[in-house]
Amino acid sequence: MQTVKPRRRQARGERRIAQLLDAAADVFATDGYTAATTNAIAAAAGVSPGTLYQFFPNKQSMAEALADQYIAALAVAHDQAADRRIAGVPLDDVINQMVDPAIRIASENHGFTAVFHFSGRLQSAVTDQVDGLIAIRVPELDPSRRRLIALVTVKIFEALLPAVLSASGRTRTEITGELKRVLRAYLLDISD
Amino acid sequence: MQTVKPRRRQARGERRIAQLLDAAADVFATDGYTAATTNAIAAAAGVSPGTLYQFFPNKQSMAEALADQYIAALAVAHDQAADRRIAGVPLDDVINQMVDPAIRIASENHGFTAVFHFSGRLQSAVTDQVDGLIAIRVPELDPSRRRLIALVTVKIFEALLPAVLSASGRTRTEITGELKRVLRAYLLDISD
Amino acid sequence: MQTVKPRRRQARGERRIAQLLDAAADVFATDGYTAATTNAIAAAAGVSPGTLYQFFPNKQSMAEALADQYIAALAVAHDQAADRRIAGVPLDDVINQMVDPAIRIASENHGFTAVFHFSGRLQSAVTDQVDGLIAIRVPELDPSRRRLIALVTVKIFEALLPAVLSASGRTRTEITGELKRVLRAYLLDISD
Amino acid sequence: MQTVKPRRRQARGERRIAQLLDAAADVFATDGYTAATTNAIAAAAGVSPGTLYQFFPNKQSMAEALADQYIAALAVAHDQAADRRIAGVPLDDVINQMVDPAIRIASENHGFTAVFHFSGRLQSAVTDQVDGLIAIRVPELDPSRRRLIALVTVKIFEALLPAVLSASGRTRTEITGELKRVLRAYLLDISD
DNA sequence: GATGAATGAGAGTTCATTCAT
DNA sequence: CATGAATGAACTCTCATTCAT
Repeated sequence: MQTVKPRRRQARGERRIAQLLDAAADVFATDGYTAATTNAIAAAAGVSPGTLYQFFPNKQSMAEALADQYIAALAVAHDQAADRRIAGVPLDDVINQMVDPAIRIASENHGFTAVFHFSGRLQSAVTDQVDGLIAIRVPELDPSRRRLIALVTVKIFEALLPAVLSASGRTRTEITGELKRVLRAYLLDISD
Repeated sequence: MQTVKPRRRQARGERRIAQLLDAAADVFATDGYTAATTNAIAAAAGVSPGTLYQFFPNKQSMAEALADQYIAALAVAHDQAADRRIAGVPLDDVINQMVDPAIRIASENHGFTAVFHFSGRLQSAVTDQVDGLIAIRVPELDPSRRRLIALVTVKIFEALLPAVLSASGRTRTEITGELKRVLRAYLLDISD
Repeated sequence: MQTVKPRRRQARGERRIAQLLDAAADVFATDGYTAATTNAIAAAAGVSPGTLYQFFPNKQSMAEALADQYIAALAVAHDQAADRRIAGVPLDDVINQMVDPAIRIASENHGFTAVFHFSGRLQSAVTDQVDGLIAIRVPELDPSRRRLIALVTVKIFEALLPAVLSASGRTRTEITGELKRVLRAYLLDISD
Repeated sequence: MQTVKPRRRQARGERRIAQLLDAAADVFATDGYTAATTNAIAAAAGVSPGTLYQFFPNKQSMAEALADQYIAALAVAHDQAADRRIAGVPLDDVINQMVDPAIRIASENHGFTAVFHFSGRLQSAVTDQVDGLIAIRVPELDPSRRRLIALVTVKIFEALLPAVLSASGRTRTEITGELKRVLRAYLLDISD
């Protein structure tokens, strides 16, 4: 009985948090992280600035919360493709299974690009995934070299993502294709 | 000869402009373009804010002036390697002749990375150079596809440049090597 | 009754607005509209610049808010004299009933003169009142000519008001008398 | 022989002064006295700010120099009409001979209106002229009352001048007519 | 929890005026 | 005389954050 109230409170709080993060993602996407203002985010969420600070201690923390959301979404996608992550799968398939969900998640979450630039956590998470995949495919690779390759791979993805997202239709397909071509060429080169 | 007198006046101004641009490059490098403030630039140059505005109408114009400097420096480097830009040269040499001077110029000019992100002019200039080189090596390529490839190449360079510059010694060599590997693999892939 | 709570929040804000407008009127009166600075107004109101901008987007909007106050005060005075605004009243009485309240309001509101110069709204409101009065007294007058006469009347008032306000005692009475003399002579001239 | 050089210098200096005052009048007319900047005036005159300050110690002094020009021009016009300034002349003629040249001079000198507001000297000079005329026509008038009437007359002129100048063709004639009507009615009233 | 008022340092920019050349 | 570089205080306006209610 007494647990009902707390639950409601938590529920309301979580709704608020979701609402604020959605607003933050929109504003980050529109103005960029730096130019985004907490007042604008609060306004976009339809609450007062004070309310925002009841849930987030500062702007940075909102970006990090979004980063966590994106990390979780990527993990889900990654796990769904887990069964094909074994050694024998063609590289093209692996790339598709990494790039396509990532692009989809970035498309569906307006703030993704903006947050990616500022969240070391998100970058690390993605890099870890890539690193793991390379480890499976090229087990003999030196771990530190592998890390470097993973980093480079992620940087390339980060660099081309905005172009992909701002395009649509045929153009988007083209640019996505180019991104995959780069990655395949690079990663094939390593395996040799 | 008669121009000496008028020039003396400009000389001070031109020294100031150089001084201000140096300061701007430093501040851009340290704080990033967005966070850089005109007051900080003026202070770094040892002049008052008003002096800055006698030569530059705003921050953006300073970035563009730096971009022009970098474009000029790149053009010089490019021209010096002109004799080897002919068709038969190995791809590795071409990449070396593009990447090494670019990294050198970026090393010598602190503001390069920061300006690169915000100056369409600088990005276009580099893209044009790359586009031209591809045209020589793979003349049968469709021009619009060639432009896309050039753009991707430049984005990759842009994405990895900060990592190169923030490293030194062996690590820098390693990362530079990785950058070249990516480009070689990608560009070889096209020629097929 | 239920509106009490929400109002309490606005109450502070509305007090601040009144306080800021009072301060603005003082500063406008002292320095003139153009020379008045928002920082000076904020300081005069005992608040920080940021607070001012929470309620007014700029200096102009403060002048307009004051203009609205003055328009309202003039309307009240005008309405109180409404019963004597009928056709048969002597011109002298009409002039007294226009000029005296206007001077009183201008005396009681330090910013009046300064705002009058810059607020088309305030000028229009006063001109409309005068226009209406002339319409009652000289109905056969062409409306566009009537408007012109009203405009001239208001400009004369505006031109002599500062002299009236900066005087006091006997001198003020004298200058006020001169203002009324001008208007009476001019408006009598028209009726002919 | 030695006087040639100084003369040349003076001549050049006076040309500069005229050039600067013309520029100042233009800028005052366009932007108003307060908003006018000395840099803008110097630029409009085609000289450097330093040169401006070689001839005028500050902005105010330029307004005063212009005021002197206008006073001189008004004096010439006044003197030309001197023969009709005697007692018997109809009031309408006197008003015409005051108003018409003043409007002509204001038309021909863009800065007139702007300077009029800020130059006590110019206002006094005009007031003196009017005062003198009234003295001739109504010699029995108490001097201090006469001064007041002259002041009021000049304020009315000042108040309606911008409307006259910003109009043209028929409209200008109309407004000018209204100005004269006001003055005639007022001044006739006094003579009674 | 929620509100919105309040802060105040600091951003970009301007300008009358001075001074070295 | 002329130049134009230099000044620096002052201006308008912003925003992350705090706090009374």
